[in-house]
Amino acid sequence: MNAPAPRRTRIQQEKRELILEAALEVFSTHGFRGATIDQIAEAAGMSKPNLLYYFRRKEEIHETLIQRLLDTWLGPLRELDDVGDPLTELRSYIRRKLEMARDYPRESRLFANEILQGAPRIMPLLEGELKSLVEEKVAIIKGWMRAGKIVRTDPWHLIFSIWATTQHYADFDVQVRAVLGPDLGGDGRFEDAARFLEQLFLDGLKPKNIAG
Amino acid sequence: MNAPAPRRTRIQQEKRELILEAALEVFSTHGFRGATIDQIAEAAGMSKPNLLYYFRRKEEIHETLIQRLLDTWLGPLRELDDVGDPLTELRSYIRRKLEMARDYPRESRLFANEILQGAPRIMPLLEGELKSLVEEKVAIIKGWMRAGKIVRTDPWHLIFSIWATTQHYADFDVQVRAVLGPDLGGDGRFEDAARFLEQLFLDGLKPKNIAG
DNA sequence: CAAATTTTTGACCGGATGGACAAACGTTAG
DNA sequence: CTAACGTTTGTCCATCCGGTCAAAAATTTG
Repeated sequence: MNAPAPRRTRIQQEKRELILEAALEVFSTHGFRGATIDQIAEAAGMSKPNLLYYFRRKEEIHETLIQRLLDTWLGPLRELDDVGDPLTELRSYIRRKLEMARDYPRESRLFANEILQGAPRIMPLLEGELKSLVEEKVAIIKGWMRAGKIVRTDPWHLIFSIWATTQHYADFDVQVRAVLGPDLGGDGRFEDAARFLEQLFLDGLKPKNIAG
Repeated sequence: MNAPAPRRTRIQQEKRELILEAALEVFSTHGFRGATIDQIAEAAGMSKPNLLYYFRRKEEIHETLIQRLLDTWLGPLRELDDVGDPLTELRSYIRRKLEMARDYPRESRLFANEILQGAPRIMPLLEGELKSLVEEKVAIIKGWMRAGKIVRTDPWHLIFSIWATTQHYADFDVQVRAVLGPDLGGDGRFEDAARFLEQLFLDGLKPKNIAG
């Protein structure tokens, strides 16, 4: 079904990476429509026709970025499994998500942009791969609840709230920094957030028959 | 400093409302750059030059929308005060925010779009009005913590997480619905979310020396 | 080195888009 | 009724933007 594995020269590899890096920067701040090929080309240090030699259409760049993004994006959730202690599993999931918001904010914003506009390009993926992945994890979480290892609550909305709170620090970064001001909004803000989220979720999820 | 109060005919009032309503729809789904005057004009049932008779520039429409939005948007936070019971106050704040996500998702997305793109048009407001409003409320929350009425935690990130979790249901609505599927993702999803968030925040915030 | 291949560029095209403008049309007040 | 004012529209323009193309420049291959 896929295109035959395209043979690529060294230059093609490098230039394509350069373009994708530049495009990530531009798309994530201006959205798909807001970004222009010229902008991306300039950010990548090449001319527009040159860029179009490596990617024939603007959409092709965007598609490639989105596909890559989703692979890494769902990594942390995939790793959530039921072998370890539930609270430890959830803690490290929250950590990893927050680290991704810190280390890959552009990817997060690219994704947010896509969803905000109705997910026109990735709807099938949301309804397919993502949905079934979440269902799988929901089953695990439900198991923990049945076993009394975490408090009973809605597993779907638990996952949503973890997504929301962690991605907030990437997507709404300017707002977070503006509100916190120069000192609180410095590099330490992610550690503060990590501490807070851990307290919020883990204390909230601890089974009530066990003293805090 | 402001423009002298513009006198407006009845028709101007009505048509301007019509345009703003249409523009909210278009801007919130396509972003500022992605939206075209033609689209807005068509959605408002008038010709492009006609629309430009009421708003001279595309930016003027957007600005007006953003200004209106912010007034109502910060309403719930403004109402948070320290006269009532802390947990009740927080509960109703979360409720109100979630209701706004449900009833005004386009406004939420418009705001999200703006922030995602670096808040170019509202940066001063974030650093001014919003920042000081949050500081005021943080002081209230800190008072509650000192009085032992809620558990000690980071008040700034508490506010951020309430924003994040509630707005998520507006901004990421397509994703939420796609993941939940037709039955869980139906009209009941906001009630499920409300129940979950209440449990998450209020149980998590309850002082620990009082049995759950 | 020379031929073959890949990469880069300048010039160009067509359509979309924000906006201007004057003329036509409608409304209202005297 | 008519003059003044408010509203609507068709037409037009300049710019931007995605994308093409042929030819020049650079690189690889034999």
